[in-house]
Amino acid sequence: MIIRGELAPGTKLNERALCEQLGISRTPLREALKVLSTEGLVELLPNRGAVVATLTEGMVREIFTVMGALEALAGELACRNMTGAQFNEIRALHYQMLAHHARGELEPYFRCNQEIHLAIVEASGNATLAATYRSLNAHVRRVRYMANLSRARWDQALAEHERILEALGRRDAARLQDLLRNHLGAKLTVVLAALGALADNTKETADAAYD
Amino acid sequence: MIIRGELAPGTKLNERALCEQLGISRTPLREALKVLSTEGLVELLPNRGAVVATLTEGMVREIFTVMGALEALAGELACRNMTGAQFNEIRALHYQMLAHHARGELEPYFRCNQEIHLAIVEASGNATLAATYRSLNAHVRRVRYMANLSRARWDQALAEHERILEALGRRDAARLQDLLRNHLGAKLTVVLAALGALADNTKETADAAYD
DNA sequence: AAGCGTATTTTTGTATGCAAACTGCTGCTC
DNA sequence: GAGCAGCAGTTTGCATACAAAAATACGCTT
Repeated sequence: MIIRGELAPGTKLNERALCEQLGISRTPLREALKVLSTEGLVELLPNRGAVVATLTEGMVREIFTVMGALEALAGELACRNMTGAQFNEIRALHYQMLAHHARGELEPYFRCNQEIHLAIVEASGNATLAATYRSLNAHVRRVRYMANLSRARWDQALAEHERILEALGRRDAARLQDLLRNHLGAKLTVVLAALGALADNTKETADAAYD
Repeated sequence: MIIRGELAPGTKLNERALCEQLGISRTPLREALKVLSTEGLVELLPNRGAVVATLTEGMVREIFTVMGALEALAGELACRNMTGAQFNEIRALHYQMLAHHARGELEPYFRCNQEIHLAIVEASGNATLAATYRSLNAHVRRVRYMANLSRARWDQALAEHERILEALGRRDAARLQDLLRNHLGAKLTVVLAALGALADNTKETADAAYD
């Protein structure tokens, strides 16, 4: 619910209310909240309950910086360890993504895009790396999805993916690292813009509440 | 208890027994186990309880690979963002470590060593990076401590730290990354040796049990 | 005697209940 | 009129109790 944006950042989570909504009792809910807090999706204030973690611009920058290093490493390892089947699957996902782009289907495109990045990370053959990447990704997925990118940026992102796939196919680790880093950097710009717009929006609604 | 080695890998964790030992009830214990499982220190088998996660050689290699990338990134960022006070603290820790080495105090040396690496990572100014590093470190800390290094390796490790401190002082990011990577690689070798010895030991005791 | 099915026991998963802590409100004091 | 103390209501934290699942032990069959 947090990732899907149904729970706005900063929302205070009432245990009893959530229990009713989910149809479970407080014990498993509390266990889940503890887990979410270690994953950074909620903040647990002692004796004061849980709130949905807020994503500041600084934190998004931090997370992308770490994810950049992890993707670069994954790219390098994937060039060494990737099986033919894994590469084929990545290529298949790529073409599927192209189809979604051609049809202008934004949400399926995002999902495909995510799967490609995850597939590259998994192709590294390093499960720890994949798990770490996935955990960080969970933090920013919610802003990623709301990134309403322009047509120009969308086309550019696809061009980047084209080059990424090519470097991956040639097992060109150095180039792949470069491409992945630049791609993620561009993504950061888009996400930060979306985050800024979101902040303005909530500010507006907050302002409106005072009218 | 897991990190301190009091609970051997593979040990099945009986909830009721642990509750008595810790003087708490099952609810908070279970919440803790859930958290530990997301951190990878215990494995949670549905309807079959928790076991202390085992550390195979492959997993240690994986973790060190990721930690290497994170330390390299941290070094680069630290060169850019580190404050004078932070560098002074790292230098102070370094000299303290030298003292422990001179006196042959192994355990305080390890602690100091850990603190230096953590301090470098924190000096990056990236809290996400620090948290991620810390989480991975928790996995291997237990084998790190049991690494009974030789005098020769110990001396060499100190020489490496000397060069790391120097590069950090000169804010030489490229060199620092190299040094950190090599340092961690050497550490991996030592840790794997310790892990192998441990595996042999447990195998021995297991064999002995059959006599 | 070995293997399988069933019954018992143990263990996990969830729900509920109670005590401590916090929130916010009323009323009192200055 | 402002500010603080105390109290009611709510919410969290923990302990316990019960139900479902797994492990174990036993007896039965072959």
